[in-house]
Amino acid sequence: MATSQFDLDSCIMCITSRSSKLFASKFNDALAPMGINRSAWMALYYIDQQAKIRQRDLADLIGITGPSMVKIVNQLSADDLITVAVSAKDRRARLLTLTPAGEDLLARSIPLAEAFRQQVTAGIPQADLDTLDRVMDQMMANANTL
Amino acid sequence: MATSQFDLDSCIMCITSRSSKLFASKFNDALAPMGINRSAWMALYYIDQQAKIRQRDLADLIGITGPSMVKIVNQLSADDLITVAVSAKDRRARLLTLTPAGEDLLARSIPLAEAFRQQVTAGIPQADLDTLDRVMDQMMANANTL
DNA sequence: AGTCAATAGTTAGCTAACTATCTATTTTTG
DNA sequence: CAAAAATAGATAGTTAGCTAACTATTGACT
Repeated sequence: MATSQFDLDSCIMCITSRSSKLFASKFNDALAPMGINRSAWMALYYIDQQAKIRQRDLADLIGITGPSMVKIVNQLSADDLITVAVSAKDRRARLLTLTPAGEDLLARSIPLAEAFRQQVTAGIPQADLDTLDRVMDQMMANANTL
Repeated sequence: MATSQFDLDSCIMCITSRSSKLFASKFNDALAPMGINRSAWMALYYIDQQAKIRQRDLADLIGITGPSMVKIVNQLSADDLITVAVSAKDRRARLLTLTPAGEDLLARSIPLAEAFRQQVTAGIPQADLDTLDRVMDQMMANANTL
């Protein structure tokens, strides 16, 4: 029949679904030599940006739920890449900090992430990248009102 | 330390990861009244566009793997929304077609999908949406060379 | 001070995708 | 034409995320 007026191929939901799957997969591949995966790497990155970050705040930064964060924190801790300390001010909270091994791993992997970013955005004018950022922000804000 | 020069927040990998999660979730919510989820709906959409589509080609259109497609096809068939027929020309292949019930469900849900699209893109100039499409295509092409 | 609501993190179990591997069939090639 | 390679789909098991429900702790309001 093909009766519909709706164009699914150009729907933002499909575009982001495919691209995020692709980018996540390729970024994982890029990090593979470091023996770490994408979400663990993002955690290291944000803990480096803000030492003694709360587990909850880290989950918010990465954009995953609390329970999803638990597994990642446990693994990073088991691998001695981070330390986990109970906050003195709020004993519910766990404060995360990089170990020297974590700092080292992150430092060695930053060039891989930067190379990934450059390769993916190759040949695209900065103005277009800015437009993309702005439009995505607007669409996410719109979606959040639904 | 915060030593890195790399800005993860503005990395396309993170932006698409968060947005695709959000859009998929909201689109699922939008379809919930129809008793169908996002991937099943996408399958119905493409089968409507092309009757007697092969299962393999449908998976490629949706952007999922063969095994992921199997479950969706089985469920749609069990729900009598599609028929599955062995191809006469290639007995390995399964040809998918909408049943009247499938056509009906799709027709009733198209307005929901169109409303979703309009709400998410509200207030965004068409030129910016075009730029986004073009830039995403280019970045995906770039990523595929990695 | 005592109760009630909110917050941080955990656990258990679910979902929707994935990879690896299998069978059946078709196509290619020596 | 027979053997080998490729393709379509199915099955089994894995993964990374999720929600719901729980404990421990804190803050707010009588």
